Amino acid sequence: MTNADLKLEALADPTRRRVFELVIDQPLSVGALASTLPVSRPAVSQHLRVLKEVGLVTDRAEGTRRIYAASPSGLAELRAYLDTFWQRSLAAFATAAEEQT
Amino acid sequence: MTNADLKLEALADPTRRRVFELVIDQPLSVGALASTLPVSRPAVSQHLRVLKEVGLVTDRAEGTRRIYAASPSGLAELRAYLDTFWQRSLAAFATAAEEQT
DNA sequence: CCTATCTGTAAGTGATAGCTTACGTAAGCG
DNA sequence: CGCTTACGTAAGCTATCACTTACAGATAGG
Repeated sequence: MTNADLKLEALADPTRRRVFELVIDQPLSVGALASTLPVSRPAVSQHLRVLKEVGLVTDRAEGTRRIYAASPSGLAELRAYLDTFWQRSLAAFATAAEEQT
Repeated sequence: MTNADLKLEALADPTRRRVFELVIDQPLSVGALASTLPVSRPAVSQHLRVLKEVGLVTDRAEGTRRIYAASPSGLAELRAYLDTFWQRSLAAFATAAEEQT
């Protein structure tokens, strides 16, 4: 149960995934995110908390508002995690091909 | 809402992810999977149905039992999906670097 | 200061999802 | 043919989770 597991589970929710996609392209405030989404502002705030806990986003204060941005390193961990699946899949496939002959 | 979304959501559940990991290394029957996991056999069967629906596993009949195997192509789709996130993340980072100067 | 803006948190609610037990079905074996 | 093995499905229960409204805290501005 690595930390990448939590990242994957965090991106499972559709609206939370949309939040993440939005902050990928450009850092945004909570209110700006909420105005684009079909949910209330507290809901967005809760999603951002989850994304921050698993290390997919970072936040900085800017006056009264908080700017959230995607974390490339966090996303890299998830990518690496899925790559282990991919490599194992290829290894099993190669083994099966040998036994076939 | 592509099909890769469903793959990601399918792997969000811990036990379903364990099922998938098991069939990655080697094709297994439902009973063999259930004996290794802390859940009942019907539970495993339901997980396999979801994994099959989203295209992460394939199944073949072998006598009375069904053998499930991971689908490399299905996993490739999920990888490609995450790569779009990754590339967008890099693009945004490059843009921010330019504006910085 | 006083107010307005922006945000996080608490509490409560409705729906979804994973699990179990019970049942029905198809394929091998004596 | 019974009988066993292996599996899928239906029904029901429980817990989790995403959402809402209401409230509290912090910062800028007149």
